Amino acid sequence: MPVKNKKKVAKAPTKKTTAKNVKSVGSKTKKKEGAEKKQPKYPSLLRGMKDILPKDESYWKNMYHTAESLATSYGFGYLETPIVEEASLFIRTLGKGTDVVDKEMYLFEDREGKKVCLRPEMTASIARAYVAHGMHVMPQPIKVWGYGPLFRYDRPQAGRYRQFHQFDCETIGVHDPGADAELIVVAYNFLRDLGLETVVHINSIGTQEDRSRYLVELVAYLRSKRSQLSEESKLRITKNPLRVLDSKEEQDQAIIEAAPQIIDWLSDESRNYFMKVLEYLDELEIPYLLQPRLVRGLDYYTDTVFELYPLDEEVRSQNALGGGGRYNGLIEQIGGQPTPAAGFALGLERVVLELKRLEEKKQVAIQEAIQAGNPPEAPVPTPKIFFAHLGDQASRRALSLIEKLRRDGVVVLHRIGNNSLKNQLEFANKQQVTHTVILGQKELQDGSIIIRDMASGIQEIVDQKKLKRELEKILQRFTMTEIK
RNA sequence: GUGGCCAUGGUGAAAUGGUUAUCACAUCGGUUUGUGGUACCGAGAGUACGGGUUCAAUUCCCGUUGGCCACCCCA
Repeated sequence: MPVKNKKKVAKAPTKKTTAKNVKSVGSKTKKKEGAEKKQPKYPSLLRGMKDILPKDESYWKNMYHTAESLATSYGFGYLETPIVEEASLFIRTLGKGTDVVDKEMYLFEDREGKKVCLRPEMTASIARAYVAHGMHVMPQPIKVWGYGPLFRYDRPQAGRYRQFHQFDCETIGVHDPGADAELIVVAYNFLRDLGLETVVHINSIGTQEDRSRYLVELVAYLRSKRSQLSEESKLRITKNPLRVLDSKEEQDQAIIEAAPQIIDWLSDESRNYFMKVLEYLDELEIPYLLQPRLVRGLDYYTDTVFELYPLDEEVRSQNALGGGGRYNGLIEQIGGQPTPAAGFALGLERVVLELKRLEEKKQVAIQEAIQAGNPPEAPVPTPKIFFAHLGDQASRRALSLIEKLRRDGVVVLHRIGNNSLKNQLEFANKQQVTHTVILGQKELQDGSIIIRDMASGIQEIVDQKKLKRELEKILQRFTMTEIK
């Protein structure tokens, strides 16, 4: 109420001024004294940030549950690291030249002047935890999973936010193709369980030594073709030659095709290792695509690298649902024993995007089917019970009945406040309730209660004591038909 | 970091350099007493922010903020 009044008061004077004076004095002065500075209607969201609303609840819950049960069933333990870390952790591990470090970190000083940052990824934190807690003395490998928000101060775009979430798995302490394959399987199964068909793009970038030998060769090759390359690619020859292979420029394609491939420069060991990873994937029937030009943007990768893409989508760099690889040097780099490790991370916002795209496609298909005259069977509605109550006494009694039902695992909705029956039924209807329980004065007196089937409008009067059993029957009947 | 497009009630749209900014959906209330979906009536709610041009700006220009998209890079 007071809010309304304030607004009216604020509006009134402006009206008067417009009516009386002919705005000749100059509206600027009028504006300044009249309206007391307009503020934005509400504080806006920080750029690249996003609220996750109840309408998307099921996506996020499903993802978490899928991640949890999958990780658990593969023997990964939950590890949660802090969101704020010492900045140097990431600067050292991700590499100074990388964009993530150079321009995308949420970097600030804490109250004591310590340089800290919001984690831009999980792997380094998990590696830090591995070293800090002396996990190398535990039976190897250590398999852990993480889940939560990451921060990158990047320009927002489709499927890209400044705060985003990842599901992450790491296997630390074993150098074996089986570990790489298992990680890929978990990532793949996560997406499959959520209903997404994907392909794994995979490559091996060998050891640091393999790569430096290859780079010499690649740069020499690119230099020889320099004049034919796009401007962007010319720059990258010195900045990040591997990235030239990723160029989307038309004119670069032929040159890229003919460029030396890293696969040919791998040491025997790395090559054999990679072959074994692929053999595992064949055995497990994971669809994969050899991508000789796949390189990843973080410095710490060695040997296996992979990314997961939706099967039916045109491949673009930003619609990778996730990726990962082996990082044999990372643990040592942050001060641990030399320890082999591998992991992956999946971008959950991108997964949601993809799921929504799929959902939309399904809706279109349904619409088309209806147009064509063969509408699909209406889905069985999920049972949902609403409890309507009238009058103070009945409301009090209703509350305790509802409480009891909830304790017994029977979920019922109701509307808080003193509402008319009409009002409550309307509300129930909007919530797509299948049955409504009604308790008023009359029922209160004779110990009965009404159960209304919302679809048919048929009402049944039952004994209050039998309410729970009746409701359970309803819930069961529905689940039965669903199974059928 | 670079570039393009954009900003009107909660949502989706419309309109105009000049009295009261239109519509739909949604929300809330009503069409008497204890029965929803339909219908009818009504209410609340808006030109993102700041500046400039102009007699007059929601409309034109600039800046800020934010959104969408691409590049870069990544999830």
